[in-house]
Amino acid sequence: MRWSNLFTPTLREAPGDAEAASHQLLLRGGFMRQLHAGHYSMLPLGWKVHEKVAKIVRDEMNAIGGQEFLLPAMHPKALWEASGRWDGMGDEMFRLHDRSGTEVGLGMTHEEVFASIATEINSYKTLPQIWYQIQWKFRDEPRPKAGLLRVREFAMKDSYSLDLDHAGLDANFDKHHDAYVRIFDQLDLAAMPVEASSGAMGGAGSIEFMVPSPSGEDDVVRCPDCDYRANVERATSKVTPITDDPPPAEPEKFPTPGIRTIKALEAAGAPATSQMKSMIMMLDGKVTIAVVRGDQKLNIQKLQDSTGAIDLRPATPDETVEHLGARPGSLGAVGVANDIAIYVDASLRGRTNLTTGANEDDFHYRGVDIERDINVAEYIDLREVQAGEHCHVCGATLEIVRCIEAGHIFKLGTKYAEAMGAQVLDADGKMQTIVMGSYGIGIGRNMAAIAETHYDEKGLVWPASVAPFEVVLTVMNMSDSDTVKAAETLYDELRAARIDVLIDDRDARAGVKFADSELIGIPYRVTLGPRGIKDGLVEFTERKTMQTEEVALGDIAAKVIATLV
RNA sequence: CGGGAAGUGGCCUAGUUUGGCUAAGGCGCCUGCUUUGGGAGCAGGAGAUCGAGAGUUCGAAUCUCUCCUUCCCGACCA
Repeated sequence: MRWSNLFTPTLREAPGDAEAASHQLLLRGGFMRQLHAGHYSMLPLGWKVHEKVAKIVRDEMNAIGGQEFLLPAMHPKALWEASGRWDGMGDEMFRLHDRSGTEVGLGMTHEEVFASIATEINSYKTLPQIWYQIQWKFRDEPRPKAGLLRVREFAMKDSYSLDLDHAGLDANFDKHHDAYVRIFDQLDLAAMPVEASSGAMGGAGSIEFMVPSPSGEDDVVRCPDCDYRANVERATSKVTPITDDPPPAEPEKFPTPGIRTIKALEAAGAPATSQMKSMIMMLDGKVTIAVVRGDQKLNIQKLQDSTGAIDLRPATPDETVEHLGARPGSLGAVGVANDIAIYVDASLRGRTNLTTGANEDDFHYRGVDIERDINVAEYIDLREVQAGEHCHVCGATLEIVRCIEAGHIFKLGTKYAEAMGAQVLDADGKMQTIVMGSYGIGIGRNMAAIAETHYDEKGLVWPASVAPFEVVLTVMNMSDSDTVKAAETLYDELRAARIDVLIDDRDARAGVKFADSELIGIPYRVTLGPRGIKDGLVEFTERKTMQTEEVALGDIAAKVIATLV
């Protein structure tokens, strides 16, 4: 490619509404432009990187036996009703009507479509299968974010495994796990596999691949000593047992005028570890109380996962008053009517002598014995792990790392196959429902994750595997015919060797050419100028280290090829 | 959807508090000359209904109202 013919509008300054590093640099380098919130146009340079990422993913999917498909983005309503997700996906699904008034949805993922195709498999002999595509997903995200990190329209590699049984699923899951490790290795992303919540996908188990980055949106609990890693939506930690003093015969109500917070109550003599924090939640329209220890935080995803609720939100102050008779700050679960489910964090099991709100403004109870005084529906893991707690595996002090979710693999089980009627006859002639797995990598998000972790004060520093070009030939003076001739010869040689080479043949000053090539992050640069050409020398610079060495003009082609191939 | 911030040529900003002449500067862009190893210099030039609409006023980028859009923090996800 000739830079004189390349459309890559670079900017000296980042547009004001870009904050994340990847967002700023991808805009400044002319890789992309925003059309509106959550929708980006890929410019030639951005598309090149995108497609290089996609190729790495595609090659690894093919390597584990994946077969590539291309499915429609627009789906009939009936298909999603069959799986129960037409309603389950809520506002996140884009929906529209065709001219006859028929409702359709834009695909957020393709379990339903692939499962419906899988109905054409009739024999166990056809299994296992791995099917995949790299295709556009649409999600009406409530809040698109940080450029390409979270958008409403994006290319995803989604693959699906089809097996006769769970052992087969496990094997395909592991294959994907290994393929993902190889993909992230080639993308030069330090992605760590972590235990994850399955969320709206359903299913038995899932692992997320998480790239540490301050621009991420997920918190991962990481043990520094063993290999325990889990999303906070799922992570657990060791709880230091607390022995309570024996409780009084019954809870004692006492006045707490003006006390509305755990902290204030602590100042009034009740340690946070002996308080119950009661949160009133609406689960699919039903009032529910979730209780954690005073010093702990409720993780809503955990509540959702363990109750199976679809629509889950904190109750409004009005709802709280209506159902419990008091406002937030004086709420508790003691003596609450039977029709309100009370879920209590497992770490509170067996505790006695606790303090909690009395459901009467300005009053609390103390001396509460959970088993005795509260009608607990279920003890479940509800609390969010905090940094400094201890690993439940090895006891080391846990840390919390902010991460970008680069990939997610799920063991789906039979949910979608069952909904679509994807069944096969097994070796015994019995009908079996196909067992599925589903595996996703967002291409654009990975591109952003690479940018987010590969830059310096001069600009981007792409790994050669995904760089828009592998090497740039920077011609210092376009009016010096010897220099131009040497550059053109080298350009032809490198192209013949299938190197992705860019020649900067613009009639611009050296400083501009250097700055641009550094901004767009081409991993290697050959600098050709009259000064060196005179002595038969050129310069070879590595973007990452900015180290330069002089190389004889006659050797440079071989040097570049050896470095890149 | 709740909370916060902001919309002025392609990009970054000033001007808005206290309404007042042709909306200013830098970068980028075009033409010419000059220059050619780190975003050059000189001269000339193009480019803006100041997010949109309504209102107040002799007069609105500036004040009022409504709406739209974007960004950031929370509830969702690759």
